[in-house]
Parts: sequence; structure tokens; C-alpha cells
Amino acid sequence: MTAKHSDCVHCLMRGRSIFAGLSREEVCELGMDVQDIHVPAGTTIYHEGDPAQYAYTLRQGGIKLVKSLPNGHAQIVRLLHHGDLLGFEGLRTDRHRHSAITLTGTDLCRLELRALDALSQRLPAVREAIFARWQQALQGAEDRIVELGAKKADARLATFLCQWVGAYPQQRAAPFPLTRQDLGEFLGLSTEHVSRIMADLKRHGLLHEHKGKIEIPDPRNLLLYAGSTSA
Amino acid sequence: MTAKHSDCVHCLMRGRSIFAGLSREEVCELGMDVQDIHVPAGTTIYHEGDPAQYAYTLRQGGIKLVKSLPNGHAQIVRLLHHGDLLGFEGLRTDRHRHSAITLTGTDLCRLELRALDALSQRLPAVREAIFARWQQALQGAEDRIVELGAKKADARLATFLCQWVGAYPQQRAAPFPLTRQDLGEFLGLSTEHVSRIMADLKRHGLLHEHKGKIEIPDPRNLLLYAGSTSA
DNA sequence: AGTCAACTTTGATAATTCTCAATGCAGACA
DNA sequence: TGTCTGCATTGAGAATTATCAAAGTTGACT
Repeated sequence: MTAKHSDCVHCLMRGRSIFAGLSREEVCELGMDVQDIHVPAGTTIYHEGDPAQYAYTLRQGGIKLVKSLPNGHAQIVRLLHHGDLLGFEGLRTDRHRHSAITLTGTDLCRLELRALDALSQRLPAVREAIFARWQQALQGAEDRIVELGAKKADARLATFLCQWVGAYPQQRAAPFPLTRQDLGEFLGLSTEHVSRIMADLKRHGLLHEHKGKIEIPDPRNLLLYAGSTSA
Repeated sequence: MTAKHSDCVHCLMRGRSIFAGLSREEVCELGMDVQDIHVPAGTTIYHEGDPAQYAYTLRQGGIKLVKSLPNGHAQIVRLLHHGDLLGFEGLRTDRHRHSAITLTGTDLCRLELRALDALSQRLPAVREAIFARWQQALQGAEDRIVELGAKKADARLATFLCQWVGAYPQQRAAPFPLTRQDLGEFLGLSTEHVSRIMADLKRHGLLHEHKGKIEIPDPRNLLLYAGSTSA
């Protein structure tokens, strides 16, 4: 893991970060100690239960937020793409509510939580940005509840895959660093079952996979198929 | 449904509402049109997809927030107790993301969303309160994801029942207005399956039910039992 | 008291999903 | 190039959960 001081002013991600609403001058005067961090795939950035000290902006790569149960099961609570914020569970939360693990090599900006908190008091734009992300996260979480509670395995997987590739509209084939186990832990299924469904989808030509890339020729078909295998 | 002007200053719920942090004077000067509303059980307060105009504070009673799927399934996204806020999906959200349906006769305070929004800009205490509820809701939603994704039926039900009675610490037996169908739609199970598990729990003396009241002699036992029927 | 409607319980059977075990596959590395 | 390790796939059987159908219960209303 490497770290250096970050130059927020010229950051390519600024437009998608929580500092998006600020002027160039305001960014210059943040007065925050922002670290620029690099971690390889499979790194745990922080553990569930750890005292929370930093928040991070995911600049590049993928991260999973995981909760573990005493019975040995793990549940991926959320998957993060570039531009997402992590580690900032709440205003006065002093412990991380999940573990953050990189799925790929990852670039992050690390901010001190105390400083970020203070900043959000001072700058309405930052507060709004955090607020908005929160709202987004809640909405996402509630959608997941519906997926997990009211849909069958194949429909869950199909919807998820469509959403995933939807997050990479530029590319023809989206990067796909998730293992079958990751998928299982995200969708509440066993790895084997995920594997079987994936194989089925591929057999039906609804899905192509190759070297960590995934492609869905026609999302509508995929959703239709998953919906029709069972009401 | 009856409505009259509300007297926030003397409201018994004020301490638990989003106006909790305000002084008596500030409450007097809210300048908000707060309506005092009463609705019977089984009323839909607003529908999923409706343009959002009001937020509500639940003063008394129980409410379920429901999302419906095209396939006919319904999923209860959240259950609200007294003191909870509803209808306030986000600052700039103009549509309700779920339907709100009363489980019991219910007392509500109705606030105009636009006014509440303006108020939260003006009064940091209100903003903080809303913020805090949000964080709470997100945390709750993520916990639900874990429940739905990583636990079996009996464990889900057990944890839920313990949480439910935990929300009524004063009483020996907690009010329990949920039908088996409600439980099923909350936990992602069929009504029949819920019924069977409930019967089992009662047979083992882990649970008593009588006239819309529920009692758990020893929550620890209940959780233990549900955990042990399967790893 | 009688009736109705809504909710609950129970049973039988089917569908879904999990678990365990074995095998296949591909990239990392010596 | 061989080997090794981690991941993916496949199969078979078991466990879990859903579905369908039929009674049973309860409470409200007449």
C-alpha cells in the first residue's frame, strides 16, 4: 500500500466526488490532509468493528462492504464503484459497520473523519453531497431488500448483472472482478447455485464472460428470461 | 380520517420527534402548518409512486412501508413505530418510493415537505435530526439485508420477534398487530411457512401470543433455538 | 345466537436451494 | 514445462421453502 499527498484541485475524480460542488478556490483551501492511496486486490481497508478514523473516496477499482455472522456466513452489503464514498457510516459513529475489501487494484483518497465532519459543518455543498450519497445508499439498500426478499435466485442474479453492466455504459464489455462466491454472498445464494445459473444464462446466449469481462447482448432478454422461469 | 391543527409545543411526542433539539420558543416560531391526523387500521397513507407532498411523524400506532413487484409479490421494506418519520424519502425526491399502510389505528403529524425542507436549511438542529434518522434507516436496512441474505427462515423470524418486543421494553407483553402475511412479506417467506414456525416456537414455549399481544419469556432462548436448528 | 369474512393452521406435494464431494480449468511461479 | 493453488463446474442427494387445497378460528355485524 502506497500513500502520498493528494492534489485535489487537479483530481480527475473531483467532479464525481463529494467536493464536486466546490469552486477551485474552495478546494484549494480545504485545509485537509488528503492522502492518495493505492492498494492491490484482496486488501482489507478496514474491518467491521474497527474504530472509524478515515473516510475514503474510491477513485478507481471495486470494493465490497461485508458483514460477517457468527454462524460463519458472510453477506456483502454493498458493492462500490468509482466515485463512491466509504468508511463514513455516520456523523457520530465511531466504529465501522462493515469490512471494506478491494475486489481489484484500487486507488483511494483518504480523508480524516474528524476533518471531514468539520468540513461538512462549514461547507453546505459538502454536506449536501454527503447527504445525497446517503439517500442514494438508503434507496439502494431498500431495493436490495426487495431483491432478496421477493425474488428467486435467477431473477436476483439477472437484475444484478444488468445493473452491474449498466454502471459501465461506455464499454461494450464491463469489467467483472467478482467471483462466484462474491456473487453468492451478495445475492444470498451458495456459490454452486450461482455457478449453475450463470452456466444456464451462458448456454442461452444471454451472457458472455471472458477474462474478467462480462457482456450482456440484450438486458431485456435476460430480465425476461429470469422472470419467466418462475412467476 | 380526521385532521386538525396541531399544537407542537405541548405535543407529548416532541422529545422523540425531529423537533426534539429545539427550544420551546423555536417550536413556537416554526411557522409550519402542522396537521394532526388520525387514521384507522388498514389505511393507505400514500402510494408508491405518488408525488410526495407531505412528511409525517408517527405519533401513535404502527405502519408498514411496502414495495410491490410486477410479479404480484409485495415486500415490506420497513416497519415503523411511534416516533418514526415517514414520507420523507429525500430532499429532492418528488415521488414516494413505497406505500405507507397503517397496521393499527394511528395518530400522525403531517408536515408539508417544502416547508420541512426549508426548515431544515434554517435550523441545524432539525437538519441533524433528519440526518440522524437517515443514518438509522440505512443501518437498519443494511441489517435487514444481512437477515434476508444470510439467515434461514426460523432465525429471521426469531431475530425479528426479539427486536419487535425489544421496542416495547415497558410492557410485559408487546402489542403485535402483524398478520402472518405481514410477517411473510417482511421476512421474505410464505404466510404458511411463517405460521408453521410460529406454531413450533409456541409449542416449545419460547413464545406466547394472545389477543394481539406477544410475549417472549426469554429472548436468549429464542435466538438460541433458531440458531441451533441449523448452523 | 347465526353468519360471514378474514385470518390461521395443517397436510401433502412440488419446487427451490443447499451441501458435500469430485473433477476440471487456468494463472502463478519455480 | 510441470506443479500448485485457487476458482469454477457438475452431479447426487438432502434440506428448506413454496404452493395448493382444505379445515379450523376468531371476531364483527346482524
